[in-house]
Amino acid sequence: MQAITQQISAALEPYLKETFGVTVPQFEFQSTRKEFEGDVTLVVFSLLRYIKTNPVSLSEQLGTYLKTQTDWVTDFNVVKGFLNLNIADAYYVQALNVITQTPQYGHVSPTSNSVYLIEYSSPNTNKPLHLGHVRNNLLGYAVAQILEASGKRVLKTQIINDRGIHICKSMLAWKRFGNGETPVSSGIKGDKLVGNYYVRFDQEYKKEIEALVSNGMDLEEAKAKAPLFLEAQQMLRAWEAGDEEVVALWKKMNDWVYQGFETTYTQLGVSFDSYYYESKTYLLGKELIDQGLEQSIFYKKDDGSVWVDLTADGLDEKLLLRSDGTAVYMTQDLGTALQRFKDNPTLNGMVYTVGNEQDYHFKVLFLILKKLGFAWADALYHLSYGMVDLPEGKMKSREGTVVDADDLMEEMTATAASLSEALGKLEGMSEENKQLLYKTIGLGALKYFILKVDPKKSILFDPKTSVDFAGNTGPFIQYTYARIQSILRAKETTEQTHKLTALNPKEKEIIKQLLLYPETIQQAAKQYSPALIANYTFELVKLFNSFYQNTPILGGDDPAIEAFRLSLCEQVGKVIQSSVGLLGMEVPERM
RNA sequence: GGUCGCGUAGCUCAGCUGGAUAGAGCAUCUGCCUUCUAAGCAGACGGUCAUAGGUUCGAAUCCUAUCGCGAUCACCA
Repeated sequence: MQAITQQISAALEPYLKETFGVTVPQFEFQSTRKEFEGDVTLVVFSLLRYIKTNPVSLSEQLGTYLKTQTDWVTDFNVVKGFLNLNIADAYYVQALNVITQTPQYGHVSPTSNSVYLIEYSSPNTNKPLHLGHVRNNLLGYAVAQILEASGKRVLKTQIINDRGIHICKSMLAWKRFGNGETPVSSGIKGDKLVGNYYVRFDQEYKKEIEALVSNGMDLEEAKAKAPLFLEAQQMLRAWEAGDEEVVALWKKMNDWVYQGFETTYTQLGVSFDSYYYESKTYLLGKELIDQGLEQSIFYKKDDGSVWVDLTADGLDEKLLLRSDGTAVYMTQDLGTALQRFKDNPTLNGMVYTVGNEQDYHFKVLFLILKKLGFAWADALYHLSYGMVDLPEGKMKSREGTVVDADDLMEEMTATAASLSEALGKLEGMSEENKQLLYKTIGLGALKYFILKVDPKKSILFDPKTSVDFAGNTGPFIQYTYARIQSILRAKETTEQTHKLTALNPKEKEIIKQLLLYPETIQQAAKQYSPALIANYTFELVKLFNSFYQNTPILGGDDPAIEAFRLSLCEQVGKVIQSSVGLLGMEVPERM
C-alpha cells in the first residue's frame, strides 16, 4: 500500500502533463492543520513555478479532478493556495490492516554489506563515568539502533584513552598512598577506586606546589618542578619504553576500571561490538606521521616536533608529535581511524559521538586524513552534541559538582520506586519484579529526558528539581503502553483485517501518526537525531491517551468496532515499544 | 581577538528541505476517578520567534550586520 501522498502524486502527474504540458518533479504536501477541514494538504503555491496561473483556480481544478477521478479523495476545500483534501476513512482502515500484517513495522532490513561504525563513550581510565558520559552513551547507542532500523549494518565501538600522563597520575598516587588497596579489599567499584587516586594525586600535587611557592618559587615553575609531576612524567616515559613494573601496574589498574565501567554500561543498557585502545593504535598513528613527513604533508621543526600547516584551509598549525617523539591526542586518533578501516574492509562510514567542545579537533582530524589521501576520509562524521550543564554552569570535579552516572541511575530508580509506592497500583507483584519495574521507569525517565532534546543543543540538568515523571516524559509513554497491555490482557485481538467505513476523528489521527513511523525513522537516521523519535512517540502517545480517555474500547454494541479498536490499541503498543526501544528504553506490562 | 555553535511563552523544549492565525510539557488557574490504570483527560492563562536590515507571492526557518551566551584556538585528552 502506497502512502497517500504518493497516490495523489501519481494521479496528478499525468493530469498536469496532459492539461498543462508540464512535469512536476515533486509535489509539496503537509498534513492539514487542525483549524481547517481535511486530512492532507497540497501546497499549490509551489506549483506556480511550473504553471503560471492563479493558485486558487488551479487548486479548484486539481481538487475537482481528484474528487471525481479517485475513490479515496472524498472532498476538498481551497484556502488561498492550499488544497485541503478529505481522504476516505476506508483508506485509513485499510492502512491499519497493512500495518498489522507488517512484521517489524517501520524497520528496513539491511540491503548491502556496507557497515557503519559508531564510536561512543570513549572514556578516560582515570575517572568514573558521569552525566556527560551518560548523554554520550545514550546518544551513541540510540543512533546505532536508529541507523540499524533504517536499513544499515552497524557496529558499535569505543576508543579507550588508556594511556597518557593522566593515567600515570592515578598510578603514582596509588603506589604512593594506596597501601595495596584493591576493589576487593575495599569494596569500592574499580573505576571509583582509581578515580579516588586521581583526585589524591591532585591534592598532593597542589600541596607540593604551595610548598615550593612559599619558598619563593614562581607558580608556573613550581607546577613544572613539583616532584610528583616529574615522577609522573618519568612514569609515562617508562611506560612508553615498556618498563615491566610500570606496565604491570597499568594493566592491573586499568582492569579495575574496565570492570567498573562494564557494570555501569550494563545498568545503562548499552553495549559494544568491539573496543579500541589508544595504547594499541598510537604506534600506527606514528607510522602515519612518518608517511606524511615523507610526502611533505607535514613538517618538522628544529626541536624535532612534527606539525601540519592547515592555514590554507582556514585552520591553524597543529602539533602531531612532541619534540621528544611521544604521541599526542591527534596522533592516536589518526592511527585509530586507519586501524578501523583495516579491520573492517566493508566499512562504509564512521560516526564519532563526541562532545561539541571537540568540533575543532575533528575538523582537523578529517582534513589531515584527507590530505593523507584516504578515500574514506569523506565518510567520517562527527556526531557533535552539546554539554550537560548544571544551573551553576559546567560540572567541575574540583568543586564536587560532578553528577556520577551510577549515583544518578540509582536516584532515578529510587524516585520511581517512591512514586510507584505512593500510587499503590502494584498489588500482587513480587518484590523482585517491582525492583525491575522501578529500574525500567527510572531509567526510562532519564533516557527520555536526555534524548528528547536535539543532540546539538546543550542540556540543563538541575539535580534539585531533577527529572520529571509526568507530562512529556519517559514514564508518561511507558504508562500509556502499560494501559494498552491491560486492555489487551482483558481481551485479545482476533481480527487481522477490518472493513469499517467510518472512523471517529481520534482513530483517524492515530492511524495517520502510525503511518508516519517509517519516515520518522529514516529522518532520524539521516539527521542522527534520536530526538525526532522521541517527539514522534510523544505525539503518538498524546493522541492515543486522548482517544483512550474519550472512547470506550471494550464492550460496545458493535463487535466489529471493538475488534477494530483492539487492533488499533495493539498497533499503537507495538509502535511505542519499537520506537522507545530505539532510544534504549524498555516498556512495562503494568505500572 | 580568530573560528564554530546557540538565542522561540515565567521555566524546559518542538517547529521537516521557506508555507495558513508559531506548538507541546512544566508551573498557575477550572473541571473530570460507581465505566478498559487519574504517572491520565478536557479547558484557561501565557509570544515584538534577541535586534536591525535584505531576499520573495510568503521568513521563526535563507543572507548580512549588531547584541548576548557558550565552546575552541595547549608539546592535556
